Amino acid sequence: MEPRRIEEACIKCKDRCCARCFDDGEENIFSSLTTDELEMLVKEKRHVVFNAGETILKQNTSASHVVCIKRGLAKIIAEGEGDRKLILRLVANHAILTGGGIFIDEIRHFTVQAVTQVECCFIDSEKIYELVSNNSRFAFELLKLNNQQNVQMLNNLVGITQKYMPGRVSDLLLYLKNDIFLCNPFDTRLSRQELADMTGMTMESFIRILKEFKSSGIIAVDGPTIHVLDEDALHLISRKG
Amino acid sequence: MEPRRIEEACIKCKDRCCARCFDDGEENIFSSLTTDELEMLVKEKRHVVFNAGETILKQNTSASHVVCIKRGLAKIIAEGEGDRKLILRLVANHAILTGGGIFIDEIRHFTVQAVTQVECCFIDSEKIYELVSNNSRFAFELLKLNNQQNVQMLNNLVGITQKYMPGRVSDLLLYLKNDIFLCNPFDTRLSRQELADMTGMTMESFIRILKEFKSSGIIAVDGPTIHVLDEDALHLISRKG
DNA sequence: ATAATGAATTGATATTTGTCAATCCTTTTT
DNA sequence: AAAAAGGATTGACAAATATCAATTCATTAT
Repeated sequence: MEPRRIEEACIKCKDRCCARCFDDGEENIFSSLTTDELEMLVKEKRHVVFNAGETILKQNTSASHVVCIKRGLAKIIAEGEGDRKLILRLVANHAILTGGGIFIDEIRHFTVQAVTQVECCFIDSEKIYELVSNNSRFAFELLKLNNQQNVQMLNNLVGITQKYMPGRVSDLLLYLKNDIFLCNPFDTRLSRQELADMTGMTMESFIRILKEFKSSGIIAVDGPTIHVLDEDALHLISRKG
Repeated sequence: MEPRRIEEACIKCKDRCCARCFDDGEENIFSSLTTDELEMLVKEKRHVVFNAGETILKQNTSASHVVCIKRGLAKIIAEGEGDRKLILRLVANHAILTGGGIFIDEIRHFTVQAVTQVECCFIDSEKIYELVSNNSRFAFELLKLNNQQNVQMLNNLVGITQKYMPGRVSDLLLYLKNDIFLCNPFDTRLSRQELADMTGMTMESFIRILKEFKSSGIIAVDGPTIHVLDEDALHLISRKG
């Protein structure tokens, strides 16, 4: 396999180098690219900054780009009929927003919105197709990524379908702590409504469950900051339903 | 591109020829394979027949094979805690059961069970990896397949989360009519319990909705056979809620 | 500092959905 | 034909969840 450190290829942005974004120790699907391929991506991509609240990708628009999150937090929203919405998951550093129609109908099937300021790169889908054609390792990585999302969504589906509200809130808290923020008192930066939208319940119901957890000593809450005090209890509640 | 009719490669089964299964006019991901590659698959695969009710793949077992449905109807089940289960979708002729952990943890994330007698082929995952490595068109097709499943599951998730029971039953009926059986009075071959499990509701609730639809003249029901009389009404109910 | 805005919380109530038990069919077995 | 078995249906009721309105709280604007 070819070497793939390409600091020198980075012409567009000096400080926060794209090559480093694609290649900063974190394993991601771009690890499978050759120097030339990475260079091609770096040259072609567009680097964009979104402020909190801005829409990065909009459901039902045409999906001509793959977006790579470099810094910040964003939420993936499935918009339903009326103003109903479901937040599917959060994405942070190094997330790659593919899936959702890229390879089939070229239509976005979800909206992506910045929670904090988000720095990201837009890559033309054509480039991705090209890489899939030329680099089987990349294709493999992409398949892996797709599969992961698939499995996550499946678990989500099962959870939301089969669990009562306390179980769903437990799952959400565990997800936030262990998959997204990776630290214990964590600042969600999300409103109660948004948190509720991740569990498929109303804000009021969500708040009530949170209150119960609080008075049971399972968590401590201070505004958008949540401190998990008894993770085992959450696991237990998650399992029970 | 190479020609890909390979009747002569078919040594294992004379009558229902595997090559024909992979290459009988229906477009599927194997259309992208070369003659040699198809031959390789045909040689290596195992051909198995399951009777109605038998488990084809079991959730949480190791996922070392991709299964290709040749004939019959099967259901994909996500098993939750306790004896809760959700039927994700049905699969019929020419369906390819990939996804669900093949490329990531090598674990099945769902169970597949035969509804009618099912004739299918087991293909070693290694062979699939090999094809992905060597044939970018195949990789592309596989990505497409994965994406489709992803989008379908997303729609499912949104529907089950955001719609009331009548909307979900409408969606199910439309799915059965237009995506699975492709004819109008259709015989589901599924019990009420199984139909309910596709909508994430209890059997009793499902029956009640079905009864309402029947008395509204939207459908006619005779045991497992359902006749959609007013598809527009179903679409309307699906949208409303 | 005060008013105004919007989110968070709480309470009362309505709606949706599930549970449990009884009964009705239909099919199979005897 | 009678009995038994199991799925389908119905009804009464309970539990889960949503809705609506009121109130509190924190933050921004005046």
